[in-house]
Amino acid sequence: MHNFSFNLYHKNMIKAKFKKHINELVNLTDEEFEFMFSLFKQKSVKKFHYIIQEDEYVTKDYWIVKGLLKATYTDQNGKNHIMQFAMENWWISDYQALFNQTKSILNIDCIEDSEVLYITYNDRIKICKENHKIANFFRLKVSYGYVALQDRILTLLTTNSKERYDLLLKKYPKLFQRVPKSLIASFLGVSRETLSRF
Amino acid sequence: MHNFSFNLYHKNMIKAKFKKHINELVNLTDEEFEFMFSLFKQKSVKKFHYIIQEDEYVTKDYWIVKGLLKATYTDQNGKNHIMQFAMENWWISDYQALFNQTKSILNIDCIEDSEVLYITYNDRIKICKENHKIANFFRLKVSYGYVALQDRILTLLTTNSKERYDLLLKKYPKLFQRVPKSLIASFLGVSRETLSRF
DNA sequence: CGCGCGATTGAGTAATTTCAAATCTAGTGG
DNA sequence: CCACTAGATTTGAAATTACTCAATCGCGCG
Repeated sequence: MHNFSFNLYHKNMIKAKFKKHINELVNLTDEEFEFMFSLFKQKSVKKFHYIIQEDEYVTKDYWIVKGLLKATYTDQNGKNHIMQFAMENWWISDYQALFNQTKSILNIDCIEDSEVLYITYNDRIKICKENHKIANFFRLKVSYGYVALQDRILTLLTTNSKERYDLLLKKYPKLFQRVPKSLIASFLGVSRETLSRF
Repeated sequence: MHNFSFNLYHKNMIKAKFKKHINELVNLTDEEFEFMFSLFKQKSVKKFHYIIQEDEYVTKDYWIVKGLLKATYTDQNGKNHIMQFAMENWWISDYQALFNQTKSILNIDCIEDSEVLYITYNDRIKICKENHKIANFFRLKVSYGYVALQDRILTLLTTNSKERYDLLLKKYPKLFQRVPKSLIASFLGVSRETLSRF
């Protein structure tokens, strides 16, 4: 009983946090939000565990309540490259696989013990059809994602690795406290030895 | 009169081409297509002329009937980097600026004399609201754009410039006949001298 | 013919990688 | 509390890759 009420309390915290996140972009009524939230499920994922694995179909989009995850791509030589980090309030999935209903080329796993909410792609399509504001929310999210990727390409084209390091440090200082340097290197496209000389 | 009928003929060619393009992703009825097409305007743009300039608001999304354009970013040192090439059947704009209603950080100009169709962002929003299939068309386009950007990031992270050169040559052999090598270099993030040694 | 532009070549330099070894650090068991 | 270990980080030195600057080449066009 005690445990139950703790869980309920915890769940309400998450719900409030998620509501705040949604309302930053669109204004849902309480009913609309309840409907949206009802399609999300909650999951705890331990450090080192995967939520998406290469070569499997991707059916879910994840929102991070707490924790830190990474999406990585493994090249022909077996070397890992980080496509994305994701922490609190960020969304993560293999959108290439999710949008096209193909198999994932990425692995997504936890750098820290994490808690996530997730929605299936079918449910996401369903609520977008039913509610114009929610559709708008996801449309904006994809747009921002697009812009972030464009920005990263321009950074890769215009800067050397030291400059990229400084830019990232400036933009996400907290990340450097939470992730090993070797992962930062693999996000920036530099060897860890080079990065350690900065 | 002769001229008029030529233009009409030409316009119908374009319309048919555009219809084919749309129908590759969604099936619109004739009426729906007519409605969509009616919101597009046609424009001829000469080589070296700009359709989008840095620091100006972006209001239109362009579809290329014929020709070849490039979207470039100018860095602090005045060096140009190519964000995107776009040829027949491709869409181009500064989506960062368009989606966020901010000023453009890119310049988009013609590498060849070109013909484009364009729609204003407001009209695009309008038809997406009114027609679910058209909204779906643009949703898919953004998704594909997102995936293309992710793919480019992974290429930049995983390959050296020679490998990038070979990949691009394999993927878009025609581009190499239409574009000076120096622009290929600036797309790949390599100096033109290095590229010329491949 | 000669101009102009893009492409190539050469040589020196700078940035980055690679491989190997050394150092640091946090967690574990005695 | 200390020693030990595994993993992460740093450092060193050689090799590679790519850049820069300068000179040359090649070609189309007036």
